Amino acid sequence: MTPDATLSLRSQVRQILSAAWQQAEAELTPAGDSSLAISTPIMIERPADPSFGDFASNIAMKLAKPYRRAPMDIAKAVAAHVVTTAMDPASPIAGVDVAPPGFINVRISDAAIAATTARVLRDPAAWGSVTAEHPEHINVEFVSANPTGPLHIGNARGAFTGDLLCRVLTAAGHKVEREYYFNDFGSQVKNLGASVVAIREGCDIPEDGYHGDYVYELARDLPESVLAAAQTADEPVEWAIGRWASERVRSGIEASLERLGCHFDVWRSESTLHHDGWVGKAVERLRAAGDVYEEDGAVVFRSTKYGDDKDRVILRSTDDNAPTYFAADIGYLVEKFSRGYDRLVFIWGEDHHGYVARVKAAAQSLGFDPDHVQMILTAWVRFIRDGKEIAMSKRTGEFITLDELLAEIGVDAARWFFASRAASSGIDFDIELAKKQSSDNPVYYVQYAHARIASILRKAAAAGMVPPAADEARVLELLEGILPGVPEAQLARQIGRLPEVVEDAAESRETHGVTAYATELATTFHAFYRDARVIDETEPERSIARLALIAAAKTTLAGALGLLGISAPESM
RNA sequence: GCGCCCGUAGCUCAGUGGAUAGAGCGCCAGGUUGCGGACCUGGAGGUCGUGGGUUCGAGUCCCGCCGGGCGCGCCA
Repeated sequence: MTPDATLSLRSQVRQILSAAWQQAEAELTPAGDSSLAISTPIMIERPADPSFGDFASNIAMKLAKPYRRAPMDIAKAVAAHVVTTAMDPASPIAGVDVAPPGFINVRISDAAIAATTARVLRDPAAWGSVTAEHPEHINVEFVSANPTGPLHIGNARGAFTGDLLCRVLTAAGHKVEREYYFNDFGSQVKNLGASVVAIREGCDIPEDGYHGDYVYELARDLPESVLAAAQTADEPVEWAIGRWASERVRSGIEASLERLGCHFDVWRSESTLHHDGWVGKAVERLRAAGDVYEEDGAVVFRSTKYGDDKDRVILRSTDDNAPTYFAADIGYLVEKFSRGYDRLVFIWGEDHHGYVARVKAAAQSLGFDPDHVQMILTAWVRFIRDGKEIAMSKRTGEFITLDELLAEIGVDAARWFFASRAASSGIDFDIELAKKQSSDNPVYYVQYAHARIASILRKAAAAGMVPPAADEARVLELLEGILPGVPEAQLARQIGRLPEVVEDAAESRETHGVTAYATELATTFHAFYRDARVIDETEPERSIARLALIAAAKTTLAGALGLLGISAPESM
């Protein structure tokens, strides 16, 4: 069979192994026994030891038991069919062998490696983006901190985690929308307004008020006209001032996030959710599903029916049966799905983990697939200075803002820091240590590799040497001429991994594989740089070929950094 | 008490049931008459918290225990 050359090499190998297995299966299945129609996913991995080849599969060991055959026998049978495939000139496979206890090891041809590299040069903008097997329209909601004060460093992880996930999902072929949900009418907003009014009028800040410097700035910036209008309105003055202050804080948050490289497509306010009737609609749908009951004057959702620990109140017994926060969230679920998303993703701090079951329960009762409502929980970050944890409270005003943190350590370093750790991993962030080590941050190692290549390309161009990126046939010819060389082969193979890295990151919803890959690619390039001189006037053909190769490496480094929202400098 | 997350090198962290458990930083010893030394090469450093179990194979899955974090509202 001829694999689809637009797929990642790994996917092509998977197709070939899958076909080979189907042929081998007939030989291994006892006559008359058709019960063994086992659909085993073909697992393909990059072996840790490169001497085993480019890809390895453990399928023979997985199938040994159901087929009651020795793993080595199965491996040999599959390998025999793969060898047949490898005779096809269009096949990317150059060789296959079997190793105990039953690994099938596959080596990719230089021609296929060259073809992948040439594709990078022909269409650099597309390199790193893959076609999803099942493309989805995904809504990712993150940060969603209430606009009662500027973002502090505790919000950093959610912001970066969400942004990184969106970038990776987009690159993996999904359509992604980024959403921020905020409360703009609750008692917190009223308290913020009361604090601003108190400062403006020279009174003491009330018991439940806010005390940060930003509250004083709000009081100072509050226009007289807004204050006057609020004082003559029907409602208490702190409400109108609270809404004004809250919107001002919200737009400040948006500006901070944009400075971090975190853009949001949708800003959704909780009050409009109520005004537009989504909360009432959601309650009615739960009622229609027969999943609500009344107790002591409150309306309760029977979430235990769908696996929650206890049932949850959605309409209070007090305040004229006002909806709870949870009820608003259910309304939000209905509203979001009405926009046509296939999947809703929420980035939450792990302190919200108790909330997962009830929201999924609500989704199920509403008739949505609970597996299409996905929560990613980020572990807590402890910020440490001078060996002590920094306590943070928005209400008392004791906190370090996100803007202050970024001023200290830089956006690229901060992004790398969070991208290189699993969401579930607790982090101790020592600010002094981060500042001290910032020049040793691996992100600069990767950026340096990119800048170094840019420098070489500039130098070559000045000497009249420019790789013919658009001429794919010529590039292929050049690359195949140098790929027998070990440094060239290693760099080209490393370049070809990017699509797999994107697929893995999207599927696992984790980005630390991207930082690891970027570091490995930079290391491979630096080794190449040491072993293979690029610009050599006495060898123009080889120089052009090597320039083409490092140009592809540069595009790939930029692609990996772009996935992380990190700049790829031409010089540094 | 119940539930969820975590425990891997001195430090910060990777590790999708597979081959000899890795990376960065730190430490030690080296390297450039040449394209950017923010680079490269080598080394020391591990009872994978602990005790059982499942498996051809366990850092990975299951159970117990120890240690740390978080949650268990008609708050948001």
